[in-house]
Amino acid sequence: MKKSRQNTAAQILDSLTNDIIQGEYSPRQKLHIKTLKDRYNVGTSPLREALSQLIAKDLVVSENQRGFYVSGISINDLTDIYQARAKIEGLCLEMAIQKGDDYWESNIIAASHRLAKYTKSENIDMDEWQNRHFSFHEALVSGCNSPRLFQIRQSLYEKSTRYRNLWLKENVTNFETLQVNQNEHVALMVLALERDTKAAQKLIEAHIMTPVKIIKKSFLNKV
Amino acid sequence: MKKSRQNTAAQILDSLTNDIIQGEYSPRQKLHIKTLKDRYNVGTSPLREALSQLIAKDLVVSENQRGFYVSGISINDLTDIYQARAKIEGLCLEMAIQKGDDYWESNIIAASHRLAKYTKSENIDMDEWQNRHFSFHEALVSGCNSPRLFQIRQSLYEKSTRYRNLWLKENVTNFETLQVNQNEHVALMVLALERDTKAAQKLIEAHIMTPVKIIKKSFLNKV
DNA sequence: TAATTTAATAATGTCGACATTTTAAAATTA
DNA sequence: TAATTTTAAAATGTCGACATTATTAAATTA
Repeated sequence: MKKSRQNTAAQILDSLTNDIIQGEYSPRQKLHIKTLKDRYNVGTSPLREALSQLIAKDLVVSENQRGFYVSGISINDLTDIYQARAKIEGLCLEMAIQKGDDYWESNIIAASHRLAKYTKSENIDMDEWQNRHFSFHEALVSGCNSPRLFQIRQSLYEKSTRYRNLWLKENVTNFETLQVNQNEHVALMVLALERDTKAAQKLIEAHIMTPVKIIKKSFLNKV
Repeated sequence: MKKSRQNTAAQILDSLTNDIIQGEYSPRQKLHIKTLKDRYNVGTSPLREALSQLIAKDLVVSENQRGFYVSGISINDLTDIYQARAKIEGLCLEMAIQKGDDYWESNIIAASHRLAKYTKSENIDMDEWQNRHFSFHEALVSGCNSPRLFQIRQSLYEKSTRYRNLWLKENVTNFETLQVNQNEHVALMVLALERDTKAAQKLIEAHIMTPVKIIKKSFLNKV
């Protein structure tokens, strides 16, 4: 068996991160050391090191002598995360528009085409759609050229993805939503290519906040 | 001896974070497990858990089987961090101006007064000055009401503080710089109280970028 | 019975030991 | 001597064990 170049802690970190974001664990769920050791086939040390990193990433919380828990969720936190993400995405887009060259433009056009084609297709696999959707937005902000902002963007994206998987799965799947969404994508592309920074920023912020409106409406209906 | 409410890993994390930010360790310096165990009087597990969190915070890097190192520094990274920080601070300030009430206003005035008085005083202790400086900027953005943006702000502030301690210590101490700085502080207060969001944002971004200009100039002179 | 105390069970956090790998030094070869 | 190989030393990452603390269940008391 070829030895992995990653150590056990790094591997387990990947698995745990994914499982939390995918919603395998419930918010506030207790993460028993013993159970996790069995599930991932690892010892105490690497497991606790991975959990330590998840604490720094705010996906896990811990209390002394009371162990580890998956981070809780709330409407306020959802709103805050999406709001922050919208603003950061706006910043990245602003910088990208300023610095974008011909390749940046063509990548946007290409990604937009792939997304548009798939959105119009018959049987939509949501995972594939998410891939193309993700790629399109990445194309928009690529060339923003700020590693730190990109890292922040990524970190907020992870957290919002967790909320999506926990709360929005059924809500964003319906055809109508997808269509409104798609109109915005085309508009975003046009504004980016026209280098209309202000308008593009405004739209991307609204675009990102869309799921928040949906989920809040859905919560109100339940009460 | 009363037992601390924090576990060993959390304590050691505080110490290590501080020591790295304060510049006790050099960039790219090897962090030997054995040495750290002796220095902080702890065992392997909590130490490695603390280091794991520092990895997630980008203050430490690690390579499998080659241990831990303090993160490196570069002009590009310095610029990126300060740039990102400037933008984030601008966002926080924008939100604070939108939501700020009478207490927010009065806190700014109070913090501004304390900073102005101390800046004009005879023997300036830089630590005390940093405290008052920090408080003033915090007063400006307090009430921004976004925990996530604040957290990002804090994280970037930490990293920029490390650069300041490593590179800028002597540069920002001189009287002239402090004076220019102080004019901007007054201007920031006025713009905030006038609720001139755009102008305040523009100024805070320039204000935060000041040290970058200084350090870049100083580097050019050396070559 | 309800509330409190005590006992038993389970889980956490820390330590030292050990196998594996890297690094440094010594020995060999060309 | 310079380059390569071999040997020795040091350091890392992982494991299981153990003391301490929290949690649950049983027993006691009012």
